[in-house]
Amino acid sequence: MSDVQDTLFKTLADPTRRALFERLCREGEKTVGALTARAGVSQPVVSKHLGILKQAGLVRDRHEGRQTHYSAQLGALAPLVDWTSEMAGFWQNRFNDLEDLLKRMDQ
Amino acid sequence: MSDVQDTLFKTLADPTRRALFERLCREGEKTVGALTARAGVSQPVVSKHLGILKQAGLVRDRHEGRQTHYSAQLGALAPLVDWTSEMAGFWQNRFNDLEDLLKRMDQ
DNA sequence: TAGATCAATACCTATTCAGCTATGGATTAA
DNA sequence: TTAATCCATAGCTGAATAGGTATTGATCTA
Repeated sequence: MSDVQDTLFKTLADPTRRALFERLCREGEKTVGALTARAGVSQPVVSKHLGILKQAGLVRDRHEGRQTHYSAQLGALAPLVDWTSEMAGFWQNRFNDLEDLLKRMDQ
Repeated sequence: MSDVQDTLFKTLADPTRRALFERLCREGEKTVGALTARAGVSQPVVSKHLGILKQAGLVRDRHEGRQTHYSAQLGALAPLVDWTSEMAGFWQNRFNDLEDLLKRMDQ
């Protein structure tokens, strides 16, 4: 139900948007122009995706004259890591429960 | 560019579908009927989502008489964990590079 | 065998959204 | 000041898809 994870998954589900985020992670801060150059889509599309990434907390922007620099905010991925850990945890618990059951049955 | 991650993100981006997967992680194997009872959507919709989850490798099905049992396949989350680790790795490397730079500047 | 139940498929509809072009606002350069 | 550049916004269109109902196939039960 957590809206945070919903936003993260939805935001990262788009390949173009995920590619932009990946580039910012790999190469660090970039201007919209630099990102557009290799994005394969038009500048307005890049701006729109960056806006969505920003709303999700995955990037931050810094204005410098007429250009805007974007950079990745890796901390925003935490809820995603938490979610996968939680799922793995449930799995593990059920496995432990099964082990306990088998142990009791063994006695 | 990896198509695997694309499939995973897209599959888990839908709240209804993610909720189904979460329930299978929490509560273990369930029939379609049991899942439908609390899914908030119709049975055909549940079946469709389960089909998509299956195609993504996130669940497996087991037929028993006229009912189908679904269970979570947690291993399928691995590429997602890998991806986040990779992003965190790039971040870390850039941080190290910065440290190195500052160190060199300091001399 | 006839009826009932379970799950999947077919088909349709409405909504969402990624992409485009055109444009505006703001800054820099000539 | 005028022209050019950078980015964001507005408006539009087409494609993808989540949801519904109707139906079929398969299995169990009376």
